[in-house]
Amino acid sequence: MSPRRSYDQYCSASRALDVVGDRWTLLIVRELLAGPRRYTDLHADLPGVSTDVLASRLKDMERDGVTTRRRLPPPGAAYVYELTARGRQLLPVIQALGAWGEPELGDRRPTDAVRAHWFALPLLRALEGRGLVEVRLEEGHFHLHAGAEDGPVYGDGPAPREPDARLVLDTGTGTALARGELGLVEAIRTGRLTVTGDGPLAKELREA
Amino acid sequence: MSPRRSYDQYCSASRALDVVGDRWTLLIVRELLAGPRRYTDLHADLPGVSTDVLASRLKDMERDGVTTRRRLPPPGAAYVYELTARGRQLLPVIQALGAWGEPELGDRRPTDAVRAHWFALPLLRALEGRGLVEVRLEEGHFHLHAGAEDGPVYGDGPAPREPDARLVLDTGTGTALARGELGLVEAIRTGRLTVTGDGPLAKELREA
DNA sequence: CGGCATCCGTGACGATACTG
DNA sequence: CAGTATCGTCACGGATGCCG
Repeated sequence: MSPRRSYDQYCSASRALDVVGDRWTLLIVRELLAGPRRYTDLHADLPGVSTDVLASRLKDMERDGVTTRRRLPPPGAAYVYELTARGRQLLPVIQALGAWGEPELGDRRPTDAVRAHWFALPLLRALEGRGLVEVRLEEGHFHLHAGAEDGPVYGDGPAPREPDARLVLDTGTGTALARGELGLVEAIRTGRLTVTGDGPLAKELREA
Repeated sequence: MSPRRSYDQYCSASRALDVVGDRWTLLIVRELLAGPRRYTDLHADLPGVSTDVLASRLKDMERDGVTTRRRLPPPGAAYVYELTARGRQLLPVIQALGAWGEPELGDRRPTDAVRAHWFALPLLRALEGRGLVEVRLEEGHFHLHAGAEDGPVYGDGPAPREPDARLVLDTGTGTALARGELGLVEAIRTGRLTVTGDGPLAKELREA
């Protein structure tokens, strides 16, 4: 276990970077915002990270109170990594980075990996934490716990209970939203994004 | 010039990290939020950064549109580095990191460097962008352009014009504010932070 | 097969010295 | 003052092996 490298500056931003400033760390946090993940899943959704770096980061993050390691109950016993409450508080950092990075996104390069739940971040920002929403894309579907105080912030697959609204959109629309070229209300109004459900949130979105 | 290393993920947060995720980059941004700086000043206020890494980062940041390099008019001709508008938009990223890092700050370690203008970040957050404020600490004084759309976000030395309020506090109070143990209104109410000036902002702060 | 640990080549980093 | 040059070290990325 390497003693943590520090910038040695009495400044809270540099202290944050001491903990989450290493390569891959914040992307691991982004993955774990989708809920508990096994080592192999993390490795599969983070192309390019080497096995030893991933293992080392997960150890460091556990030591620093950002993640915990837990054994799943049998059947299917395995270790999963998940964010602590402190780790989930990194969401605003990821969101600020994501907002700033929108103009850098541009067109998808052939070398770029894509995962369906990466579209959760821009949608989460657009929804500003107003309930449980299920989202369907060609790449797969996921759900958003917008405004959840505990537990995962979003997750793969269908919502764990009846969602407050369901969104259906195609990849082009998801990309335009991610790039900030299209707003949520504009996407709904032009029919590129369909809202179903009869809860108050679904109605509010359709009327917006 | 090295071709930029990328995570190659179609996600705006990872694109942001492609640009500002390298070691030292965001701390250079934090320094430049205080206004134009010469190479030597940056090197002096970032203890531990090596000269070649600093030079390399400044080149990369200029290439990526985060900073510009400008020659000061004589006398005192020298090159200064400053943030572009795009670079200044990184303030929310620094603020989110700073907010998250507050619990990590703890007591000052003997190896920690301190600079007066690093106290600008927590104060800027507390003031929420409500005018031009001059701050005096034992370590030195600086000013905040809270809510400035163009130009530096804060700066060393006195305010360039008559400020909307002046704050005087000691190091312990500044540290408590930076650690999040003390709120701005609480600091004012307990007399640990003195507000002078007769503008509306100064009055509002005294009455809060 | 999932979850690492080990090894190795390459590149990034940090310290010092040196130059226009 | 503003970097470039050099060099040792460490972090990273890729591959492979081990062990439950």
